[in-house]
Amino acid sequence: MFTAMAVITQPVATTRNRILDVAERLFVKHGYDGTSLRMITGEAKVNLAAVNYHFGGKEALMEAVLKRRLDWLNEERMRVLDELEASADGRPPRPHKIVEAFFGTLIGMGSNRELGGEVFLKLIGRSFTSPNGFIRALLAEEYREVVERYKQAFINALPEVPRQEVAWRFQFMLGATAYALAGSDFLQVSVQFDSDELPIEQARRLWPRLYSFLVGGMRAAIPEGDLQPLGGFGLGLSMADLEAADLDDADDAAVA
Amino acid sequence: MFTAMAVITQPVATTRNRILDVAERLFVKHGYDGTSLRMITGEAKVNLAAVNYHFGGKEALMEAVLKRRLDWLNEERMRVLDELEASADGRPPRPHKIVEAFFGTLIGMGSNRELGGEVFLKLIGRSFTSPNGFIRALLAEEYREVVERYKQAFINALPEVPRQEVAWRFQFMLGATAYALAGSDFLQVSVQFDSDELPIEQARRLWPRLYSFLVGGMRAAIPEGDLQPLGGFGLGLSMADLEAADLDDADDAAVA
DNA sequence: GTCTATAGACGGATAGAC
DNA sequence: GTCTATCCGTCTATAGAC
Repeated sequence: MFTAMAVITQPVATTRNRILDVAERLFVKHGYDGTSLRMITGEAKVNLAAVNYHFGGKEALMEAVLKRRLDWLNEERMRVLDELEASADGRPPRPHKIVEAFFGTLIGMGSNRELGGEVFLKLIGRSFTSPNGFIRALLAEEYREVVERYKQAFINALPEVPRQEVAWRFQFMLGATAYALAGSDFLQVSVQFDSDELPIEQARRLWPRLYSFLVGGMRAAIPEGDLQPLGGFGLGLSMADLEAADLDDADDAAVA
Repeated sequence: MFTAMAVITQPVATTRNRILDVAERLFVKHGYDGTSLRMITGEAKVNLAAVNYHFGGKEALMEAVLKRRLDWLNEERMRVLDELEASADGRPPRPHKIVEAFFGTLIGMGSNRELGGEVFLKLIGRSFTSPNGFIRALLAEEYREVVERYKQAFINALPEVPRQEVAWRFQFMLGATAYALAGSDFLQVSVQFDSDELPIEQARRLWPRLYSFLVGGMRAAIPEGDLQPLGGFGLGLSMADLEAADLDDADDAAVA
């Protein structure tokens, strides 16, 4: 179905690459601020000064860690959408195929060590909400083109959904995905990845469920404009707000 | 419809409370690791030693910041679900009402200064994926009861959805919500909160859209078991490579 | 490219006066 | 409860030998 696959270059275990690999893992485990260069160089068995020699500093190292994966990911996403649109001769691709192209490409990386595997998935899942401005700025820049293109594809595929709503839903899809990847533990009483389970098995369990949730959300009924959260806006301040909070049913979501 | 509202106590500007307020804001802005006690006590105009006197240390301060809001939130969620179930005399409440009870209660806090407003929403949105184990452990403990109860409510409300799938979807809903609240900037080309806009106006724009997305995802078609991401599991790799896939280190998080 | 050594700033925590 | 002063560890970054 999809023919050409972007070439994956076999990495060499140079000092530079060893630093990148260890940094990626430790940035996930302890966060950017919680990881020192000494932790990285110690575990990678390279000299402390090597980070500054090869990358120029800690921030530049983080940039290199992220770009190594994101350049590949977003080029692949562009390529997959190209193929999807080419194979549909003129008609817009179906929404669930676009979801698959954008998020499936990411999840697929989780099963592949050369592409960062589940370590990278956790890193990207957490980076969007990093308190460090330079990380968010880098992601904004790296994602700008591909998000704009996919957003347009969704708009074409969902003529009945207002443009603005598509953008919101894209954001919600990204959030649901990022959190699933970032791997919060607190729900794991029920949704538990067996820690001895291979990453490929984890992806196999996650992907169909996430996919169906995203497609369901993307196709949901258009929201009413004046729906209020429980207790109203300004919770606890006015009883008048409470009266309006009780709205009724949306219809059932479509299935395909 | 909903009668009693939990009482909101007017906070006094004691040293202790000033520390909590400033710490909440700075932990959001710079993250836990990126915020020093000197930054907090400086801005709160209290002595550096006051944090250790009143809370015992930095970690204990973070715990106090989170508990101040979460105790109220999760008690309110319990109360709202009580009322919802009482008003349905015997039948399970409809799924969208449960979504409203759980997530609407949270969003409502964003419009209320006394409850932390949008600052707390950002804090909680980011805390679930904190690299600091003690923060995730605290959240797991604070959410355990209320998540268990709401999960059961969803299971009762959605007899056609297998129990296990309900847990996954709960996790996805939490993710979509947390990210929307954490306020990643990178999609803001299209989904933009005017920074001069009042928090209450931001909530008014977010909530109906998030609500409809969550309900749509919750009611989606049941996923197929063998769906594969684009490129399959093990994107671009041979089977031999896949079998070599490795496991990551044991997590240092203590989950009760 | 790799290494040692160190500069120079900042971190959390605490002892003890008031 | 509040304050000053300080301990002691860690941080990033760099100078300079090899």
